[in-house]
Amino acid sequence: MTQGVTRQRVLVVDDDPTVSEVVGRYLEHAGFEVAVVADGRLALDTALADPPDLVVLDLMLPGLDGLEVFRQLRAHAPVPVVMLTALGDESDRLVGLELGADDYVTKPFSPRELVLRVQSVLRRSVGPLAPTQSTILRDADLVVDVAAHHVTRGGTPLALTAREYDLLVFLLQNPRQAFSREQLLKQVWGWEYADHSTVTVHVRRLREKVEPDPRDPIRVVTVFGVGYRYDPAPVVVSEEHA
Amino acid sequence: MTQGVTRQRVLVVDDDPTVSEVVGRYLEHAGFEVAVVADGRLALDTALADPPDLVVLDLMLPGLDGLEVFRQLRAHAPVPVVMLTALGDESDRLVGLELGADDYVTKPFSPRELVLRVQSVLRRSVGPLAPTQSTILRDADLVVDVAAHHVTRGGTPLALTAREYDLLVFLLQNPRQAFSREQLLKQVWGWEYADHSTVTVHVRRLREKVEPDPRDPIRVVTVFGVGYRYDPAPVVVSEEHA
DNA sequence: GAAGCGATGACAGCCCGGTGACGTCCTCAG
DNA sequence: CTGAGGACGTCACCGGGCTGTCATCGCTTC
Repeated sequence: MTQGVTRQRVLVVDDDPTVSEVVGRYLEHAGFEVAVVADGRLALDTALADPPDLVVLDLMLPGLDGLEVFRQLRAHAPVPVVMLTALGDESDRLVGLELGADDYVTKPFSPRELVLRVQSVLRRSVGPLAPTQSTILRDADLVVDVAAHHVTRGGTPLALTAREYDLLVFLLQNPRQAFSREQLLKQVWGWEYADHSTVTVHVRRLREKVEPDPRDPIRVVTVFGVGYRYDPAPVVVSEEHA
Repeated sequence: MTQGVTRQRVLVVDDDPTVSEVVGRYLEHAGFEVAVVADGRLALDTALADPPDLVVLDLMLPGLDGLEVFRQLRAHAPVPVVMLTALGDESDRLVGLELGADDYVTKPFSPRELVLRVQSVLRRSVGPLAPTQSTILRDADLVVDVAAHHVTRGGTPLALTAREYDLLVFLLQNPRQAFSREQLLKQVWGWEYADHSTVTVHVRRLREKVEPDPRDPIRVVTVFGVGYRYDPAPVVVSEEHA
């Protein structure tokens, strides 16, 4: 299906020709480039010489033990592994998972299921560090992960209370705009009329955690006679350091 | 029970009135709109005339064979199917999975388990959060084998109850995201409205088994004023030992 | 320099989450 | 069929931190 880009390569390690033939056919049909080896030693050589994108590994191998193959494989390359185990062989399976196998299939298995597992593992390993990036607000060293409700400054977590967090997020989402206390009460607190000092105090507490120097705020700035405004750090043009 | 969104609809196909009545009751209690038919032909007509969100299909049917019903169903609409199979009937099960069934439950089964499977399949297929349906979830020394319903921590098995397990799996599938108690009740319990303390207590019990120090949780973290969040262990950037 | 506005420190009420315990339902063994 | 054990949901209670308010002080602005 996805031509143009090089197809993903799968190494199948199994000594039973019947199994490897069927599995290979299914995987190829699913668009993978498949190599098959029947021996543990050979599997290691092949995989280390030119690491595939994923290894399907039978744990019951002649000669070199499947678990040992797995161990050495992982010691040299972080290649995803799907194990094939006998139905009753719980111990091997557990050891494999503990060692970091990504999935397993018990024999007898349906080839289709194996393909699904392989695809699932590959899909997963592509971007574990790429969650939803749209939920991140950022200003200089200040990072707000909206989905996680988590704030860090210079990498270290900030313990903001719920209100402080709401206030910060609102201001970050509307930078460079001055808001009156009434507006903030309305937008952040959802109140129609209330004591203005509430806002004042919360701004102070927020500053204590967010400002480099709370006595001289540069982010949450006071607009005298009006209210408050968030000033993002100026974008540094990297060339001009003369 | 009057929510803005229409409830999800499940069609139960089983010729045994005892089974369908119990199953129907449980599903309704879980917030589904349930229709029951006892006959394969009728099931097809009903499902094709007005496709439900999911079909619970007994493979042992009088008249039209369950597998045949499944085949024709899938030929016309991509509706998720959970199969009911006899315990020993491995061949049917395999064929069903081969054809693309989403899950199966073997008789005799607990209605509760069936409901969980149904919710799981629906969550997987249409859920706002599309969890990667991997069978292995992992965070540091914590390994969850979803297929086997088996959890280990540092290699030793953990005795989690069903709810604890569901909760853990959901959180693991959606790490770094804060969920309110309402959301968790909806996603994990399948309830629309219920006592929030239910979540609180289950979180506590889960922590006792999953946290290194339950008094100071580092995995299932409380987000004050919001809810809970799963924090995976920080990814250790392995040094490229070239 | 005066007036007004914002910053500060302190405090009391209260909301929220944690805890222990209990009753019910389900499951399973005998 | 029955009794024991466990899982689950609910509740009352507690402790702590969050929150809103106020009086006072300091600073901005004209």
